[in-house]
Amino acid sequence: MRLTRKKNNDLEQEKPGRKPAISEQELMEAAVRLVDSKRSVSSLSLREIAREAGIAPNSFYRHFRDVDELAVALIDRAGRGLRGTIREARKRLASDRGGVRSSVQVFMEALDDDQKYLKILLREISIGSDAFRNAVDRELNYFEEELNDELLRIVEASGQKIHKPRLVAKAITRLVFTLGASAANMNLQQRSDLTEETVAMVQMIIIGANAMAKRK
Amino acid sequence: MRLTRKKNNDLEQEKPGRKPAISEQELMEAAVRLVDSKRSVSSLSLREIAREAGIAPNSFYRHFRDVDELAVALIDRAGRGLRGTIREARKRLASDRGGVRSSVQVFMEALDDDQKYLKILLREISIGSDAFRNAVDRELNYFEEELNDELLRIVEASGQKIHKPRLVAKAITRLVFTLGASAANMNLQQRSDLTEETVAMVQMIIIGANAMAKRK
DNA sequence: GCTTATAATATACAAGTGTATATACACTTG
DNA sequence: CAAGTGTATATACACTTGTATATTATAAGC
Repeated sequence: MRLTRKKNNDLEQEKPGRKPAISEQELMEAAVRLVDSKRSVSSLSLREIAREAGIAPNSFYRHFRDVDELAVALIDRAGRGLRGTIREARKRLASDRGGVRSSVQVFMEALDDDQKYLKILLREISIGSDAFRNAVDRELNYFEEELNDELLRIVEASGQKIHKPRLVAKAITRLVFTLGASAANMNLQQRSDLTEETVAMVQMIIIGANAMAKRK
Repeated sequence: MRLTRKKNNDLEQEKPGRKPAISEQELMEAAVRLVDSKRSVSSLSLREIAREAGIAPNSFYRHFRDVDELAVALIDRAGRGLRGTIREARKRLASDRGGVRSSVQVFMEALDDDQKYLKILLREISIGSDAFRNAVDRELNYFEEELNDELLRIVEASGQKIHKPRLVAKAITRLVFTLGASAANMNLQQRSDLTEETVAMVQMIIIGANAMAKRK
């Protein structure tokens, strides 16, 4: 198999054989289209997804070993989107005033964009195959670590102290993800209320960790 | 249908017709036996459950309309067990020292007893039918309210103040349930570590809410 | 234009599903 | 004991599922 660089500067394959009628991308999108409030990714059947994508059932195998593998790909995709969100949230967190609110808002808004991917990640945290749960865990840990870094940075810069920053990061992460998941089927007003609640909760944790550091 | 009091003092029904070969209880237990780390209640088929319970598939209908209805019954059952746990946790929370740790411990220990019911509740918070999610929500709210009452009681008794106790209760509830869910597949050591982490997080929230109350 | 590699499809099958219908069973009541 | 009634089962049907096998379609290389 030879690789050549085409005029559009994309790396394309020059190999014999019929071209794929569909990409993994499109197959994943077909699966996403089938997911709603009552159906989880792991409950989709291979044939359903193939039908939605407009291909023969067996063609599915050309792209993924089974539905679980597709589900993991979906989570990875969600993770990539999430990283952009995290980067933005970090920036805002570092800003002097209202950093927490602004960061939480970025996260909640990402639920609307990102084509359902993030919603799926949040919703299926606890179910699915081992591979699936591991994929979700990876993203959670990534989030947690980024938050931890940022907390350390802020603390150092401001000369303040903080008690067990690692735990603070974990508590905030779990809380924000859990509340985010419950926001999936909310209207605008409810979601905005939830955002305010989340902000207050995060502040409690941070202030608490601060007070505990001073205390001892 | 007439009701008579039998010699054993149990209220029994005296009605014509064959006696049920199995109770709803037993059917639920059969379903629980089939649930493990890779299989959720909602993924069980009616026939599987009937097979495990040793009855004909159609007999299932005499007890539940469908698997979803059985799942809701399971959650209600888990809720009943949970209430005992909450009562015990409240007692410990009210005790003068180490109340938080002791309460969290009660909760985590309940995960072992209670015949998987609580685990099932925790694990399937986000999935299943609407009826199922509503059932889980009921229990979460109950937990939250109990915690709120207890917080108010403690605050009043100690003369301290607390910022937005309702939010504190919600934050703690979500956090404890989320972390509890992730404890489902842990060994003893890991779970004990997690318990300590949870305790520290809950303390952060409470101390934070305290500090915020003083501040303004 | 022939070969070769790859992808997509068609057909088929065994296994499993929910449930409709009919029948057998066990129990109370008269 | 016969009638009535609630329960359990047996059989059957139409449907879906995952996937094995064989075939066809399309592209690139020589």
